[in-house]
Amino acid sequence: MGARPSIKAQLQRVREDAIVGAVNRLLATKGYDAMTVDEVAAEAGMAKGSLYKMFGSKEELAGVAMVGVLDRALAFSEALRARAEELAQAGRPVSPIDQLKAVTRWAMATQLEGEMPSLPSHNSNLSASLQSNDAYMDRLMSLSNRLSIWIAEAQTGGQLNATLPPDLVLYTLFARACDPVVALLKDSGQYTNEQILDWVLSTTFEGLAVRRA
Amino acid sequence: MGARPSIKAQLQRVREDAIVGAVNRLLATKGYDAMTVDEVAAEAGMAKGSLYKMFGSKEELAGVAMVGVLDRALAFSEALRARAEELAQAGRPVSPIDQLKAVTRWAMATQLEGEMPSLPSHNSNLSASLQSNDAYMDRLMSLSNRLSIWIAEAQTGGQLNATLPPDLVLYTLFARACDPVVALLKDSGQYTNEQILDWVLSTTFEGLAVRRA
DNA sequence: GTCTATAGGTCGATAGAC
DNA sequence: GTCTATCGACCTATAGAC
Repeated sequence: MGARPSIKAQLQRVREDAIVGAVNRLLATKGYDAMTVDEVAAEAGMAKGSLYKMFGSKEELAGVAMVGVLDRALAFSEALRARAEELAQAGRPVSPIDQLKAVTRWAMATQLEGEMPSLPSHNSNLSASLQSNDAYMDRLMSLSNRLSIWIAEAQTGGQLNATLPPDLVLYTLFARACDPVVALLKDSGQYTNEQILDWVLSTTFEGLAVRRA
Repeated sequence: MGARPSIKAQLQRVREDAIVGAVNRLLATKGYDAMTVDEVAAEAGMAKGSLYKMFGSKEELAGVAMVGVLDRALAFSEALRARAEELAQAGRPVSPIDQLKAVTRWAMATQLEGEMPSLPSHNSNLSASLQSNDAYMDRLMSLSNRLSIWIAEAQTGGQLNATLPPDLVLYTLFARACDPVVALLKDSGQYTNEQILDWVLSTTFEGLAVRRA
C-alpha cells in the first residue's frame, strides 16, 4: 500500500469530483429543490446509475457539496491564521477584524463566481438531513469556532460592537456569504465584481462596528 | 349594483382569503418549491378542485400571495407618508431615514410572525413567472419608487452614505426584509422579538450610514 | 377522483480490461 | 472467459392540473 493510490482509485476520485462540482454549480444556480439528479449526472458526464453507485441519495449529494465548500472555507481560514501568526512573530500583528473581512470577502467572491451552493433558507427536509450529517456538522462547528475566536477578539479590541451578541455577528457573516444583494448587483450588470465586494463588505462591517458616539 | 356585494361574492372572497393566507404561511415556512398545492388546499380547508376553480396554477398562487404582501407594504408606506405630511404641516418634519427604518422594521416583524412569504432567492422558473405577472410587477415598481424617494432624500440629507448607489440601498432593504439572520436569532430562542428587530435594524442602517471620518 | 408528467431511485444488459 | 464497472431503460410515488 504505497502512497500512490491505484489508477482505479484515481479515476474514482476524478468522477467524484466531477459530480461534486456539478452539484455545487447547480445548487448555486437553481437551489436544491429545483436541481434534479438527472441534471447532476448529465453535467458530470455520466449515467444516473453510476452516480448512485457513489452517492446514495440526492440529500447526500447536497451534503457532500456543502462539506466541500465548508472545507474550502476552513482551509482559507487556516491559511489566514497561519499567515497572521508569521506576521505577528515578525512584529506585525494582524487585526482579527481583517481576518473576518478576508473570509467574508472570499465567501462573497465565491458566490459571484457561481460556486457558492445555496440551500433553502432554514426550512424543508434538507435542513434535517444536513443536521444529521456528521461530516457537515463537524465542518460547520469547526468554522464557527474559528470565526468566533476572531469575533471575540474583535469585540474585545473594539473593532466590533461589543454590545451585540457574538451569535448575531456569526449569523450575519454566514448570511452575508449568501447575500442576495451580491447577486442582484451582479445581475444589474452595472458594477464590477470589485465594486460589489467592496460595497457589500463595507456596509456589512460598518453595521457591525462600534457605534458612533 | 349596490355597494353591498352579493352573499355569493362574499363567500367567494372569504375562501380566496383563506387560500391566500395559507399560501402566505406555507411560503414563509417551507418556500415555494417545497409547498404543495395539496397542502394549500388542506390548510385552506377545501378540496383541491375548488382551489383550481379560483386559481389556475401554483405559480399564480405564489403571485397572488406576493401581491398581497406588497400591497400591505404599500399601504404601510402610504400611511407613513400621509402621517409625515401631517406632521410636516404642524412644523415637525419627519426624517426620510426614519420612514425607511419603519418600513424595514415592519417587514422584519412580518417575517418574525411567519407571514413573510419567501421565494427562491433569484433562480428557478418562479422568477420568470413573477416577472411576467403584471399585478406583481406593478406593486413592486410602486414600492421601489416610494422607497427610492426616501433613499434619495436620505442620501441628500446626509443620513445615508451618498457614495453608495441608490440601487444597492434599495436591494439591501428588500434583502433584509427576508434576512435569514432574523429567523436564526428567533430560532435560537434566546432573544425577544424586540431585541432582534432592534439589532438587525441597527446593523443594517449603521452599515448604510455615512462613514465615520 | 383521475390523469399525466416528472423525478428519485433500481437493476439487468453490455462492453471492455485483464 | 470472467469480472467489474458503466449505462440507460425501467419502476414507482408524488404532485400539478382538471
